[in-house]
Amino acid sequence: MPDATILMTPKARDLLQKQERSASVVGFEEAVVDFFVDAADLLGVPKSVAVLYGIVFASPQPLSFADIQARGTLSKGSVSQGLRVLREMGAIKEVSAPADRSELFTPDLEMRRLIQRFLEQRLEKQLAAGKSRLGALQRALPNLEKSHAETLRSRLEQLQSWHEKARALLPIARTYLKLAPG
Amino acid sequence: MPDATILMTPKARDLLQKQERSASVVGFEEAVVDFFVDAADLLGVPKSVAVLYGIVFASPQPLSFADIQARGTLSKGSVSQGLRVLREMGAIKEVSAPADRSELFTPDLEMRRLIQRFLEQRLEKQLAAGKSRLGALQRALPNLEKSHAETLRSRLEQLQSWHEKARALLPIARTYLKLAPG
DNA sequence: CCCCGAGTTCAATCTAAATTGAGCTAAAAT
DNA sequence: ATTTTAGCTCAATTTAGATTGAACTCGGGG
Repeated sequence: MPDATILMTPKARDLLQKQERSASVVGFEEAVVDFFVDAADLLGVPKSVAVLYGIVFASPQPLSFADIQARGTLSKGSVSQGLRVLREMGAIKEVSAPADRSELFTPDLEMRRLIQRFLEQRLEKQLAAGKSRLGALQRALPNLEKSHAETLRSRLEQLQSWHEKARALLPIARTYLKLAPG
Repeated sequence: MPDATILMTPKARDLLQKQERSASVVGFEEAVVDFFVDAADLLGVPKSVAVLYGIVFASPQPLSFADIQARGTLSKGSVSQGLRVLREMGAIKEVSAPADRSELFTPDLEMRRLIQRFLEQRLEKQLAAGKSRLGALQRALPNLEKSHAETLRSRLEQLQSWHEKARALLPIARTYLKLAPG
């Protein structure tokens, strides 16, 4: 490795790497990161994960662990955990390294599947929980005095109706996602 | 008011009130509260608000501020703030008090409108923010070197495509909500 | 006019979750 | 075999946000 950077501390190398990226590239990356941070916030995904995904998404080349850490935005721990989460979700994939170097990550652009999996994980679990709660309510109802039972029965029905609507929405969304390009 | 409770401290009255509710009524309420707490958690709504709504929803009669506070689950501050939030959302409404007593609250069962408003507030804001972010990205693109621009352009397009899909989903959901009873 | 209690406000506190980084592990380099 | 380093783990810290409750406001009753 007859390379001047070998004499530098890792920190110095990182800084160099950072400065080498042109202002426009950095600016673009920042904008992408902001976009994903916003979206993550809506979906309840931790910010660090969104930042990480933004960095990978904004890079034309696959990035290594070190590359990402060199951005200086995230701690080693966050990078490690975040990459794991993203891999497990299928949001990024590792492209086999050209030579000896460590694994490189690039976004998995099958976003359709990604989003689908995400929705299903969250909603499906939620709907299952809701269903059992409604069951409990159903069972609690007969024990109430007559005067109360009537109003409450109708409210419970309302809850059930909404629950069903929500459940019906999942397949619709699924179908919808299959249409149109992307 | 030739009523024994008039001689009690407010605290004592509250406790009495609490004990008077039968076990089955309390149990029903708890189950309803749990249901809404679960749902709120998915939607990112504070737990105290969900509890509050659950209490109101589970009561066959409209409840006063004091009634709710008497449940002992929430502090005065939380009740006050929570009721305001729920009123602003249109999740509960005040029924005009029969005589001199303070205002009474009951769930506003026009859930369709409620849910619609909720979705639109969150998603609409999100989509607007996303749109401007995408604009920024679009503008940042031309400044990148040719070698990078191609890949990134296509990724950006992908982002835009998803953004459009999300936007298209809103009206679909709206239409869907109009159908079916509830 | 002053007092009392219902309800509001908001600074202080608590809570849950995210984030960090020191130390560990395992594998590559010498 | 030993050193070096990349990456993982998890206890400790930080942070963001929810919750509390003491001090206040305001309207009605005496």
